[in-house]
Amino acid sequence: MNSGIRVRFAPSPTGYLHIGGARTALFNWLFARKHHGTFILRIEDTDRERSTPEAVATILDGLRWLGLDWDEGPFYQSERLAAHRQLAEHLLAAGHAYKSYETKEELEAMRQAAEAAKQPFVFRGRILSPAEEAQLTAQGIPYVVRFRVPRTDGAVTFHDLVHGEQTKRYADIEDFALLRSDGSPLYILSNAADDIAERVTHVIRGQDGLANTPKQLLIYRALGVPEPTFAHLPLILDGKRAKLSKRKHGERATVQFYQAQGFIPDAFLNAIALIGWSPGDNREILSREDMIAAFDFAQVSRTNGIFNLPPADQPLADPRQFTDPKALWLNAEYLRTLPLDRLLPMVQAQLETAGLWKPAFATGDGQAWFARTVDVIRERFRTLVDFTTYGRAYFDDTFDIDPEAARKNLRDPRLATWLPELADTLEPLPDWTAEAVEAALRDFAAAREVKAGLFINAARVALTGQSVGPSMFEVFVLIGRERSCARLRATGQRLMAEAPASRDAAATS
RNA sequence: GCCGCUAUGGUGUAACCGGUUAACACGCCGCCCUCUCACGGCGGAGAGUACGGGUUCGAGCCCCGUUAGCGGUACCA
Repeated sequence: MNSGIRVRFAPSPTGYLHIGGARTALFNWLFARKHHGTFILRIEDTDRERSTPEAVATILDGLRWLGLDWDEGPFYQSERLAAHRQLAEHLLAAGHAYKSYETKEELEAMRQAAEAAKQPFVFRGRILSPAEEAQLTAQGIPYVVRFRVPRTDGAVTFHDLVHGEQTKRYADIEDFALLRSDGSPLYILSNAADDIAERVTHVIRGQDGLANTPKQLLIYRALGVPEPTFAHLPLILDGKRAKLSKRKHGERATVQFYQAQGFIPDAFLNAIALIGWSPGDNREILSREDMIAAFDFAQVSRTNGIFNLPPADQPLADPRQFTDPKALWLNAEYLRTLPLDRLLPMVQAQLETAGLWKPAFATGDGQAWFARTVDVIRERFRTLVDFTTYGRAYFDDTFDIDPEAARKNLRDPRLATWLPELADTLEPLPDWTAEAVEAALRDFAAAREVKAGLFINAARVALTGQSVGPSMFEVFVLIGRERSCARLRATGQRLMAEAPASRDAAATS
């Protein structure tokens, strides 16, 4: 049952999908889904220099990753220029527009004069007779087609779903250009024309479009076509309340960055949904279905929202704090709570990208092992990429020992001989279970009159390269008998190889 | 220059469209759990609402001014 509601997301292809754009797409999508409407994708690609196929593909890929499926489109604005010009001709013929022959220099001089007089500059061009127009055109004087704002007292009034009632007097609206002197249409016209062609019922866009809405409504009314309802969304700014941009913030302002960094799409949507909207009941974790059910313009804020990025010009104090803290927390929440059968394919894709995936993880016992391992280690991770970095040791033999971890837990010189001995003790265990390994390790420690913690923490570094992780006896099981013992021996040998140099140095001094 | 919007704990937001304990989450602190680090459980600190006026019995919420931020104002999109 289609409600007749039609909304659209209409990005310009700039080379990346902006976080703010993704948020606008999301609110359009939520509104369409909540009200059983139609979500239209339109690419506003009239800036032909910037609108490369790669730039378009980036937007489409970003929307697909987010799972924001469109029902119609993508439509390309550049394919409709003739229709836009036709609309302008229609407005000309009906007297709602005129040819304006003023030059840019003349306009600039007027603007500066008004500024000097501290007056607003509201351009009103001379409206010529057809004979005058013909004469100037015959002389080859270029002209712009401008909308003829009514000269009467009056105002454009409309109700914005977020900002409420808006009024702008005709006297405060300049005669704005519809067509450039080369005949190409301007954004104001193209944007409205496509909304009309697509029979858009609700224009849901960023707040930067609010001030231009009275002009667009004048076009609708001059054409005598149905007007959409407007909802203007708060912008997304950085922690210093400056605009988010790739130029200023780098990749962190782009949706692709979060995909590459191992964000879960639902978590990312949840994070950006809460920028400028709240469900009304203090909930922070919302599934798509939750958001669809709860979405309401009454809870969309007029306040510009903040996506808190670390300063771009300084190295990160903590590499794990690479973006908005709340977004990171949400992604970690999703990692911990997502049903395993949804998480496993995501981890597999990440391991494949990192070159760590092995077919054995997908067959027989390996499948069960893979699921178990992911389930145990996910609790300490914030992104999917963490499985390939902090969790690398579980999936591959090539992993780095964290220098800090080694400094902290491999200091005792006796470990050089004890770790291989521990391997000798564990390797013949009849059963390789957490309980069996624990019992054997504690006996091993007791026999040497040291605390078990010494071996537990050393083994953690030897087996995983990290000083932190799941319970160590579970780790022994996950890494397996063969790999555990090999890594204990390798670490012992490494310590042995390092120790003689230290003693020689001590003897010299 | 002119017009519009915004300003609430360290961070992000909320607060019956004025009612008399300013809420939630993250982060922070303490305890429990604990082989490490997490997760989880229990508890705690922290804003009196940018600044200055006004209206009102009563204002975070209404009005005025200031400061700051954002947006619009182009033959930009």
